[in-house]
Amino acid sequence: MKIDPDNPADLSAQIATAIRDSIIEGRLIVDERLPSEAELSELFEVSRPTVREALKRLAAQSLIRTQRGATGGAFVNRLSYEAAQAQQITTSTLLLSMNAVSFETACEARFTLERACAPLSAQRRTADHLASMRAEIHRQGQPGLTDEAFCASDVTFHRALVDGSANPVLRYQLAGAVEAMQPLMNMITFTARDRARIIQLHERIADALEAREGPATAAGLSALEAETQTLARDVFAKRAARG
Amino acid sequence: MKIDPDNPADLSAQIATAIRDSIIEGRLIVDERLPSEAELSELFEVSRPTVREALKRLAAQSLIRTQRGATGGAFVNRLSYEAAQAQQITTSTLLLSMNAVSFETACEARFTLERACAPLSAQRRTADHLASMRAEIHRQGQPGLTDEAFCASDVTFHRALVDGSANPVLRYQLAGAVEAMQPLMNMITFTARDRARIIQLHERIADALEAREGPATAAGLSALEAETQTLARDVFAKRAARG
DNA sequence: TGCCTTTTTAATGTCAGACAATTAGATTTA
DNA sequence: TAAATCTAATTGTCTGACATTAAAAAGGCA
Repeated sequence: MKIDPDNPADLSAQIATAIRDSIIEGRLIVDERLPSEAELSELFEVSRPTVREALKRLAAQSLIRTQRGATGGAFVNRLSYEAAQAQQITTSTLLLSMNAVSFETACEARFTLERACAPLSAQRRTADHLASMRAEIHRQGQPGLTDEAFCASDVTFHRALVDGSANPVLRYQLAGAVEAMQPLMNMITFTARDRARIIQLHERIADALEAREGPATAAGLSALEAETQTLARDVFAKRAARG
Repeated sequence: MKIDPDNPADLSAQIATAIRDSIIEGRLIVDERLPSEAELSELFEVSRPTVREALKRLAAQSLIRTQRGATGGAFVNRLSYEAAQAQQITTSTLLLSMNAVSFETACEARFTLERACAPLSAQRRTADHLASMRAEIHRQGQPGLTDEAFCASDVTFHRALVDGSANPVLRYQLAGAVEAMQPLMNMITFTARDRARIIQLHERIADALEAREGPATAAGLSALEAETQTLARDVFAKRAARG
């Protein structure tokens, strides 16, 4: 493997980088066992706690997993779609919540990406996808639903739409865009009339998908985007007016 | 903050999760200083090395930064677009390289997402974006260019297209899709004729953007996708035939 | 007083050595 | 042969110490 220049900073970060590079460049392959912590500390000429800090950094990125016991150790992880998606969602959520991204920008990005799925989903969606969407639409119409539950159902609806594209890479990429909007959506209070309009648009989208009409699906999404943007503008304007 | 049940596994992971949740849910805000390692070890009733492992996990996700010195400590990081993008690219690259994702699937996802940018880019692209794209097209035509350099230029071209949409969230989301394809593209050898066809399509896309025609841009991307898929199929078929 | 230098101090970074917990494999025993 | 036990390797955690860093406090001097 690699060595470390002794001069600058953060040995554990350097070691983590060296190992990460080995994984990315294929010198360490999936399920291969790394040397034990004791061996690594000899190899890099640092103490075991330092090596451990480096390994924890890699574990935080799901690059390795560790097992205890006689044949244990650190193993190169196969990055699963689930793990990648979870990371993607966390990163996107934090990015949106900590960077004062305008609702408008985030919303535009989300719907732009979803529209991209429309043709594929119209072509490939199964009956299951459609059933999920219809079920969520029904839930959204039930009285007594909290705003948060309404938003959560909205996310599920849109994830079903994305899943319909039957492309796992696309699905992974869009998970962040769809999920990260939820905290922003939760800042909005939906009147009964607002919900009715949204549900109507959801039905329009589901109908288009049922008919396997990509352009109509995209048009429905555009209408929903316009509706959402108007809603958000009103809410924020009122809030600003009240002080 | 939170506490840990003593039973299960990996104290440092539990502590990292507790702190991460505090950040995500807003109990810790940007630039706020966390308690010192000594204080955290008292708070969670663990030793300092364990606390440190937890902090390194968070640092690996750019959630915190640490400073040495008298007023030093761990501070909640503002997740920048750059940092988020870098993570996104690393994750996407690993996902594609370790999961035997078919070229076809990855390519479809990438072009689907890029087509989504087409209308926005056609509307908002500046002269700078167009100039970057023209410059890359010119570079791609130069003789003696290695396949790797050709692919790198291709990535730059497409990033300029995405940047033209002038939506930082979209840009961040697509960085992974565009960059992560590069290792897969590098597996292809491009004949002079292949390159000529790709350059021609790049010109078609740039022309469409110059004329601010969204649909034409999308059509150009679709043609490029078809070309790329055909190329890859041929290369892999030949490789399979040779054994 | 006001500015420069030195000292103090609080924090992270690193180390060494130890013990606990876990688990696979080897050994022993019924 | 099969079950129970022992052994060894490895990660997880703790204690205590020292090194390094950087800001604030203290001191000295014009």
